[in-house]
Amino acid sequence: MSGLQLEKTYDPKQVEERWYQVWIDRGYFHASVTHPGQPYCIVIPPPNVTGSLHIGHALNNTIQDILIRWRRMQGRNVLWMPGTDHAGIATQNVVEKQLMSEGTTREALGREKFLERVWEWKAKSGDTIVRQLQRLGASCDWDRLRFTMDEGLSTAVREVFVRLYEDGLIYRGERLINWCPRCLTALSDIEVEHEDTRGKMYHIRYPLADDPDTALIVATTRPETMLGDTAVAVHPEDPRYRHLIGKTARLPLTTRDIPIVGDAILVDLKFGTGAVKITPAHDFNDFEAGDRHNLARIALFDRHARMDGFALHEAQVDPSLNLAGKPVLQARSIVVDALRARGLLVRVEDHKMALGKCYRCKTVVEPHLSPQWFVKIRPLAEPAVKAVEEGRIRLIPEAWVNNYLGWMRDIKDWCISRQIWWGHQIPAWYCIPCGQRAGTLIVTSRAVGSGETLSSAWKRSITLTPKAKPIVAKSAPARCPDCKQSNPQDFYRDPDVLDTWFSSALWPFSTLGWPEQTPELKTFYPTSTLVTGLDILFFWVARMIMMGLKFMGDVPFRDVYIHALVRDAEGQKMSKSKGNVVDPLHVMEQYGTDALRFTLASLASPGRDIKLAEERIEGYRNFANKVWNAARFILLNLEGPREQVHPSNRSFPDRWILSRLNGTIRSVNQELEAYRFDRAASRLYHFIWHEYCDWYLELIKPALPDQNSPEARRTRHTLVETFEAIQRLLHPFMPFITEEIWQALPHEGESVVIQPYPGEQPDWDSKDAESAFSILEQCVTTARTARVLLNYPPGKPVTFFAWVGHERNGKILENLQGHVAHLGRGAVQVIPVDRWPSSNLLRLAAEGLTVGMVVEGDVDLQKALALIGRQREEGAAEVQRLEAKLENVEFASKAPPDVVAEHQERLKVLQRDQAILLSSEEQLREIMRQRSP
RNA sequence: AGGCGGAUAGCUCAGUCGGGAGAGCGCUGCCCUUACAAGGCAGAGGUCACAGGUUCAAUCCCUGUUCCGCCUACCA
Repeated sequence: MSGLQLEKTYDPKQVEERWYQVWIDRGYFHASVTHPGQPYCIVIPPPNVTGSLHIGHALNNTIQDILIRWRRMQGRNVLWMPGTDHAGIATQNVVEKQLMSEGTTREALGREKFLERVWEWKAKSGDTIVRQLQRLGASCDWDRLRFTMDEGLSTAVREVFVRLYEDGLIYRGERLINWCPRCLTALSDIEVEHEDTRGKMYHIRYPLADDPDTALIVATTRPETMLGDTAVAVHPEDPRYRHLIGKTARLPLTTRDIPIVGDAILVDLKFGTGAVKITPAHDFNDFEAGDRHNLARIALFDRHARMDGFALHEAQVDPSLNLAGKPVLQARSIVVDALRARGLLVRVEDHKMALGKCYRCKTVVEPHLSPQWFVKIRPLAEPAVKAVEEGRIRLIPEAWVNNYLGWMRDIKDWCISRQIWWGHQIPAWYCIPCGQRAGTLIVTSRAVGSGETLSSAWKRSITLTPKAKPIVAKSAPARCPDCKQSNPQDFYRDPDVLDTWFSSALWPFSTLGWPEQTPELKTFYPTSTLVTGLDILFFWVARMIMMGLKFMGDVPFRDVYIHALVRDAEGQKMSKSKGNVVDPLHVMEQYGTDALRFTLASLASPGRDIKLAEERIEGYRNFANKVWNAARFILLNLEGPREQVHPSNRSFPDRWILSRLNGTIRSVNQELEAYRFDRAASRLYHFIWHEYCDWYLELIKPALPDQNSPEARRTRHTLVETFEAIQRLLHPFMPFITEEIWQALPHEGESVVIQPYPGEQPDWDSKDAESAFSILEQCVTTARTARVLLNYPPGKPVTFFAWVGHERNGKILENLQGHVAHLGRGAVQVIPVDRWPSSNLLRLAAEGLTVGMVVEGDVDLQKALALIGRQREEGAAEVQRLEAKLENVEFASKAPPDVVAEHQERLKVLQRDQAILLSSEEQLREIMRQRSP
């Protein structure tokens, strides 16, 4: 390809779009159930349908794509199932914001019209995220793109709901739940984020009803809820208070007397004042305590978390306080002021506490009493605990297992109903006549504008009480099982929708066609790996495991790879408000997709959050460029015949690089098996840059100019063989540049995407070549170092000689002479000798810089050190010999004394490393004397 | 409050067999050597958080301490 030969720097833009389109057009990403390979399936964590790609998506999907491309190249039958999530609250909030800017609300629009608007918005922006994933190179099977609210998945949702209900695992009831007063919906426990806040602790006097001079002191952080107290608890064994149990206290600011009860669970003897107020409608612990003592629940707030006038009246609150309609914080200060004015506020102290906030809009959540739908979770959680305990599901890194098990064992029922409109509406209906008869369903009617048909001229407004009896079915019931009425108008569908995570929990099988028994389901379930962030381990992963086991009778996936959170360079969580968001699209634009992918892979070490610094991305952009230029070099030198030779006839550089490549292939495959993307990436980086480019390409340069020499023909063959393999090896990490280069290289097949991934080649390993290389490297590096340290001019010839401990090393060095001379720059003479002393050396050294060194290429350093450690105590004579052996590099120089003096400091450093630079012939002789046996 | 993880070069981090302290980026010096200055070569820089212990030998294993992060639960 001519672009390769012309451009000095790699330009990702023109490459990326072109190849992605080709891959799509040729259907490389499409999975087929008839493919002969062993199935390998990943289901994507579905991004919000109206969202856009953030850096966490980029990491998550890069990792998945690396696994998918790698397995595809290994010949597995690969399916990467893509899809998007309807993201109930999040999406509804976005559309509501749009409405607000138009000066209207969803209530004004009505449910049906509002949903139309959301669908419109989904149609408009729904493919943004898909396009962005494609830009990232994600090789999903886009033909199978699913959406959590498409028809098939909705069927699955209804099926699951009905079956769980029939099994008694879904129930409706009035419980205290977390309520977001802004989103106006219930939230599940894990949808509440806790944030440390500085608050106040108020100590309040509750006088006894029959003895106003005696009072219990209760402490609370939420004095406004005291108006809903229905008891005060003390510990039954508390000598201070136990005699008060059974008496009553006068609830301040009201005309109500409340009982004093004994409760050992709620009251901690060692904490606080010893008396605790019980407010069952506004606190989770108090709710349970209220059940234990059969206490009434007084809910003070409406759904906007404002004081409800009717409730205040019921609670017999002093009307002069004017609390009706006041929001929480205002109500609090009114109550506190009133208490203070009446001398009932004992003291106020600072107190730090964790405030619960809505994970979508960060509004402070309010415990709220309301009828909701729940999943009875324990029967589902038990098998899910077992699956992980028994290793049928592996969490990687393993450290999360305890976290998972701990959470699952202590799991609470899952509140699945949401009072929003966007989502899967709960498949439950109520028979209006039955409900009215039983008083569990309240109907109010009001006239609507004229001009409408008679039947719709009255708009019914229906309120469901906690006791309302649902008819749960996959579709609207034809007749009521109780009263047998069959008028569709008389069935009222539960207006709530399901928690978004309910449909996500079914994702691994619903996307494969369940409840139909599709071939896809048979082929790809259980899926192979799930790649996900830690933040949704409980939201999503745990629930998929429960639902998969329940409805498929098998785990939904074998491995769960849990990756870290991406933070900014300072380790701060990225957020729009902080302005520290790294936009992956911007990064791809500036540095190229491959650079971003490689960066993320390199930083993905387990158990540690990723701090993303822009310099890192730049570094890997440079890496892409390095690969690009290596390709240019190779293509420029490919003219002429290529010849494959028997392994034993390969040149030294060829044998060496094949051996190193083989080691890299082995380790990259191993690291990918172990989900160590960071180590696979760094191994590739090091091999390609510092072995292949820095040494191999330099080593072979002299062999190329004479186009028809056997040496050139063999070298060209190895050049293509190795570089082509490198493209395949690197492809899962950097799909675009590798395809562009691979296409330009001599190759068979139509795309690197579907080429086999490199595997080990036993006959490429060469221990000899590797140890010869270490001698070569030692010589060349020593020569270069000496030159730099002595400011020896770059062009001027260097003479150096080597003392080799073994004859074999001498031979090796002799064979490497040409390479050493070439890489040492300038005219270099290599004179291997196997005996000290030799006066010839000194004559050779008469001109210019002379570097001497001891070469011990075959000393197994680690072994030697181990030996020294073991024997030092015993004072073995061998130790000294070994220590001497370790001094494997030395310098000798005939540099003028003034030069040496000038560099005294540096020389000391050299000596520390067991290298000695000599300034005179006498010193050289001295060393020789010491060294000779 | 409990649980988990982390502390190694200026920065970001590897170091999975207990024996060599490493990489990238940044920094310094020399080099535009015909693939690449987004480059090449060389170099400086570390009490492996602290204190004990086990061992011939500890960044690594054990105990404790300090600091940081996360998760879960919150005591009114």
